[in-house]
Amino acid sequence: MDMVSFLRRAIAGAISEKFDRELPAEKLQIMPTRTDFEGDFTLVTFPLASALSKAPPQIAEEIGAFLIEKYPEVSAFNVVKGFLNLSLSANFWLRFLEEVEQKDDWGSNSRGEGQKLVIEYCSPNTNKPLHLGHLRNMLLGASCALLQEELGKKVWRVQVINDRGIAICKSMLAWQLFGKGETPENTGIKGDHFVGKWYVAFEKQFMAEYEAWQASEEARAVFAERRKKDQTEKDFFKVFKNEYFNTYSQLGRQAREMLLRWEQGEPDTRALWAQMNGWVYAGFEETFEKLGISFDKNYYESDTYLLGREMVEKGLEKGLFFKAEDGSVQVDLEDVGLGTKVLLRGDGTTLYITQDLGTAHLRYEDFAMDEMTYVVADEQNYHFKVLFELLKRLGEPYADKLYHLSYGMVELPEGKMKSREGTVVDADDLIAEVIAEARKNAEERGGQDELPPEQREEINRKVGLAALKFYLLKVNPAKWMTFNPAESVDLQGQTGPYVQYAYVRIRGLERRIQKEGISLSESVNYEALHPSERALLMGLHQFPSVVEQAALEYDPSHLASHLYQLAKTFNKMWHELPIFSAGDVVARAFRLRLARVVGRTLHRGMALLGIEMPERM
RNA sequence: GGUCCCGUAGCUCAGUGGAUAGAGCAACUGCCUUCUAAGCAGUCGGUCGCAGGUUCGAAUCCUGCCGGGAUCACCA
Repeated sequence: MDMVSFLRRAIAGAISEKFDRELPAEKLQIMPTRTDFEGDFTLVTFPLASALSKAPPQIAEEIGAFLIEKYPEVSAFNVVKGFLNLSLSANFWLRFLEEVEQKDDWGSNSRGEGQKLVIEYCSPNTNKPLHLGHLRNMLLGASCALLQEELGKKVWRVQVINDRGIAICKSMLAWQLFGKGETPENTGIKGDHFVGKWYVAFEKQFMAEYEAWQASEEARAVFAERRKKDQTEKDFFKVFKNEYFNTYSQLGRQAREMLLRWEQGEPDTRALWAQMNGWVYAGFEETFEKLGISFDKNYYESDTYLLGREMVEKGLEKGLFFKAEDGSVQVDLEDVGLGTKVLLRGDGTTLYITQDLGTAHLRYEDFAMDEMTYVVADEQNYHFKVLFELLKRLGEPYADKLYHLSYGMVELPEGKMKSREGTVVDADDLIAEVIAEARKNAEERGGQDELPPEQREEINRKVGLAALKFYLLKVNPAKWMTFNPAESVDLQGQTGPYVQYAYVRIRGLERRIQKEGISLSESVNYEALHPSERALLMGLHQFPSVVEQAALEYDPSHLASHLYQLAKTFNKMWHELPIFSAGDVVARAFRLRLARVVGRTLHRGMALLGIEMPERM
C-alpha cells in the first residue's frame, strides 16, 4: 500500500468536492513531513492558490477538515502557513506493516520487466594490479547491476580487458631478460602483482638506460639542436622521454619488436603473452572473489579489435566514414560538435575506439541486449560520446539505449595517486587493511571470545569489507572523492558497520524470540504509535522509492544514505523504548515485528550495495 | 581557447523548487546492575564561491563572473 498515492487520490477528491475543481492527482505536491513538525505527510498548497483562488492556509484548512471527516485513515492534521501536515492513523500504519511483512521482495518493482541490459565495469590493463580506482569502479558497477535487476531487468555483467599492446610487452620483456625463471608459484607472489613487478622493473631499467644516455655525445647534440628557448636540460629530457623510447632506446626497440612479433602471431611470443596474462587473470580472480564481484563474460581486446576494423570498413563502404589522403579512415562528427576522429590508421591498424566498436557488437551477438551501460571514469566522457554516436550511425539496434555511468576519480588527501611516486593504493592491500582493522577493533572490544576462530574471522571480513564498500558507495558517483585511509577503516558513525550493528541488534532480538517461543500475534490492535516507531515505518515506506531512484539514476549513494538513516532511526528507538522488555505484550509484539521488518530491509538494502551482514559482531 | 564537471560547517559528504540548510568525523559534556555503548543524548561550528535575474518561495532554475578539475592524440 502506497500512502502517498492514497493521499493523492483523497486530496484530489477533496478538491473536486469542496472547490469543484478537477486537478490531476499526480500533480499534487506531497512530501514526508519535516521531523520538527507534527505529521507524516505534507501537502504543499501554495501551487494550488491561483487555481482555487484562495489563500494557501485556508485551502489547507478546508482540505484537512474534509479528509479527517471522510477518511478514518487520516487521524489528525495541522496547518503551518501553506503546509498541510497530515497524520495517518495507527491502524493504517499497522496494515502497512502487515503488507510489508508478507512481501519478501519488498523494494523491487517491475518497471524494467522484459528489458535486457549489458553492464560493463572494471576494465583493467594486464600490466598492473588493481587499485583504489578499480575498487570504486567495481563496487559501483556491481551495485548498479543489482539495482537494475531490482527493476526486473535481465542483466549481464561483463568487463573488457586490455590484454595487448606495448605495456604488457614491457612486462614480458623484463621478465624474459631478468626473470631467471621466477614464477608466481615459486615466489609466492600473487599473479597480477608478479607481472606488475616486471612492468615496474622495465620502467626502472629503462630510466637507468635513459639517464646514462643523457650524458652521451648523441644526447648532447640532440639537446643542443632541439631545446626550446630557456628550456633547462632537465625539462627537455623529461618531455623527450617518449621520443627517446621510440627512436634511441635499446629496451624500447626490443619492446617494440616484441609487439610486432605478437601482432604477427609468432608462437613463442604468443605463448609467453598467454602465460603472463594467465598469471594476471588468476590474480584478478582472487581479488574479485574477495570482493564478491563476478562477471558473466570477459571480453579481451585481442579478440575484438579485428571485428572493430571490419565494422569500420563496412561503415566506409556505406559512406558513413571517409578515407583521408594518408589512407587512414576518419569520421566527421562536426555536426554534433565532436570534431573529426580517426578510426583506422593509414597502415590499417586499429585504435582504442575501433576495438570498442567491435566489443559492443560482439556483445550484441552474444546477448541481443537492448541496453548497454559502461561504468567508466569521467576522464573518458569524450570517448563515450564519440563511441555512442558511431554505434548510432552504424545502426546498432541497442544504440539509442547506451549509457555511460561516468564516475569521478578517487584522490588521496595529498592529491592524485601517481604510480611513479608510489602513491597508488593497491586494492589487495586495502582489503587486507580494512579487515585487519575490524579484527583489531573486535579484539579491543572483546565479546567475540566464545566464538570459534573461523567464525570470528568471517565476521571481521564482513565488517571490514562493509566499511570499505560503504565508504566508497556513499558518495555520489559523479563527484571526485577524497579517499582518507583512516576514515575508510572507521567503524563508527556514517559507515557500513554502523548499519550492520543495527542489524545485529535485531538478529539478537530474533534469537530471543525463537528461544523463548514468543508469539507476535497480539499486536493487531496496537494504537499508541510512538514517534520513533512512526519514523521507522516512514523509513520502510520510502525504501522502494529510494531503491527505484538509485536504480534509475545509477546512484547507489541514495540507497546508502537511506540505509544509514533507517539504522539510525532504529538505534534511536532502541534507546528510547524497551522492545523485548516492554511491559505491554501488545507493544512488545508490535515492536518486535517492526524490528524484524527493519532488519530484513537493512539486509536487503545492503545486499543491493554488495555488502554482507553478520549475525553478530 | 572550445566542451563538460565541480565549488554547502575546520575535514568528508547529504540535500537539485518548499518550512528554521542536515549528517558523520574532529573538539568538548553527559549516559552501560536493564534487549550488544561499533550505541544514544547534547554543546560548538554556515554571507550554500560572488553578483544579478525568474518565482508566492532559490543551496537547488537562468545569465555573467571568480576558483578548481577533466578532455579536445593516427596513446589506451
